[in-house]
Amino acid sequence: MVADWQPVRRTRTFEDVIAQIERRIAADGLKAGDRLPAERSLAEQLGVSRSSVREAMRVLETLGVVSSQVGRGPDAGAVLTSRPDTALTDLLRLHLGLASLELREVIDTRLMIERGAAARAASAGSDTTGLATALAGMDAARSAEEFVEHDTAFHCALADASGNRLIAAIMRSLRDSMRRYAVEAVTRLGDTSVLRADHERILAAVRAGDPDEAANAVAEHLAHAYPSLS
Amino acid sequence: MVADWQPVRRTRTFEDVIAQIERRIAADGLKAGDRLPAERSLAEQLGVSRSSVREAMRVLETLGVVSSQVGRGPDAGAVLTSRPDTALTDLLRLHLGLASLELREVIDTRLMIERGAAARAASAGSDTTGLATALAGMDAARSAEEFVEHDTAFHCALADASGNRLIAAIMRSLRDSMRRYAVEAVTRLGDTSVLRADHERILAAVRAGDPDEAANAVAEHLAHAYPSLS
DNA sequence: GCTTCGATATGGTCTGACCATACTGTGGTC
DNA sequence: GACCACAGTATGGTCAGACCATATCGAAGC
Repeated sequence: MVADWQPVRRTRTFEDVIAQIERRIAADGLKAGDRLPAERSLAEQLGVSRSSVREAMRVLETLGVVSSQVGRGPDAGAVLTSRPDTALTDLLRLHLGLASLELREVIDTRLMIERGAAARAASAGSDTTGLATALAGMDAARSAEEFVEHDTAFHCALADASGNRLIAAIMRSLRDSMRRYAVEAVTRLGDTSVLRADHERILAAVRAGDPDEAANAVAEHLAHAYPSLS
Repeated sequence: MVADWQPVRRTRTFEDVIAQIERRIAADGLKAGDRLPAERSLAEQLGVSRSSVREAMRVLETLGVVSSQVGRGPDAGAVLTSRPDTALTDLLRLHLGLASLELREVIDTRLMIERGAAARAASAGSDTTGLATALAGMDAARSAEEFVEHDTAFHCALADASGNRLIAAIMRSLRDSMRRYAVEAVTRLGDTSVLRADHERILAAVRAGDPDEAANAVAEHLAHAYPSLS
């Protein structure tokens, strides 16, 4: 007989609380904006201490699912939200700091995501005013930081234009977590005219509804911006 | 005069604790496997309560950066880890449940990631034994669940073969969070011979070192597996 | 040398208290 | 009636202190 014993899965109280909240969200069809019971009330209903409820809340907050507001009123308490991008940003930032991810990997991932996003945006014929606005911002920028700010806006707008919210969230997170390196890259490059031409080309391809050209334009743009990684 | 007032940034104690731990990780060059001080000790050193330290730990644990072990000894306490994939999985699962993301978006994202991963794997000439093993597992599968299990292994092995850990983590999370739907899709499809041929084609392309063919094979495979989403 | 069992350090949980915050409702004032 | 000042109150945020379960360590005993 004998057989491979499975280790006893110790489930901690707060994990149980999370699971119940999660089940409740699914069962009641709760949506972003809806309120969860107050911590004290939830603790009493679940028969656990408030500490455990609070730890569960911290986890859900970290995952970008709830947001806690102090005070009283309709907006106070734990409110369901939908911020996958902030959660992703924290995740990437920490793992970059821990060196469990390298910048090369992040940029490479971004390339894959953004090629697809550009292609989708082009074939969907999305609105391009956000892209144009960001482009103008880059022209007016007077420092590398400012330039990167609008550059980020450009690429996020491109992701938004893909119509895929997960893509958009991932793009925001990737950009946020590599902001510091982007400023370095722009500073090292000095002349931003090449990047400007790239952006123009991407915008034109999206406007023209040409997915392949859009994807290629993005790929070449990233190769220009981070030449050391090719 | 006046200008745009910034809202007062209420920083909660546990957020401060996180920031300090994060800074300490970077400053001391801590790596996965290293231990953090015990909760009580950390609370005393930082001049905060243990509850605040614990909430910080919950956040870091959620982000896949630390792992807590009870007991005593060298492995007990909070140990730095590197599990971005479990964190990503939780994130996606919750947001899918909250309907802030749709399945279509997840699959579309997966397509973009996996095309790139396949291309990288092909041009890197990576080891393909994992892919072959998973393929054999699919052939031996006697249920849709079992099939999907090995199918997941195949696609995760492909992502691993790309050599990009972020890609691999994202692929694992995407697959895990859509496991349920994958089983449905296979069941609906009935005949898996088409999928088998697709997998063979992907494997062959990777072995041949043909990035474009690998990417195309992946794209067509996903179109076969989820025809309703094309 | 080996086993046994207490000491101990660790995270996990609970209780109860207090604070800061922000809305709610009441009462007074004009 | 409209407005304002203020006490009331529900909320999350924080703390202190206790107890439990677990896993190792170490000394005592064989």
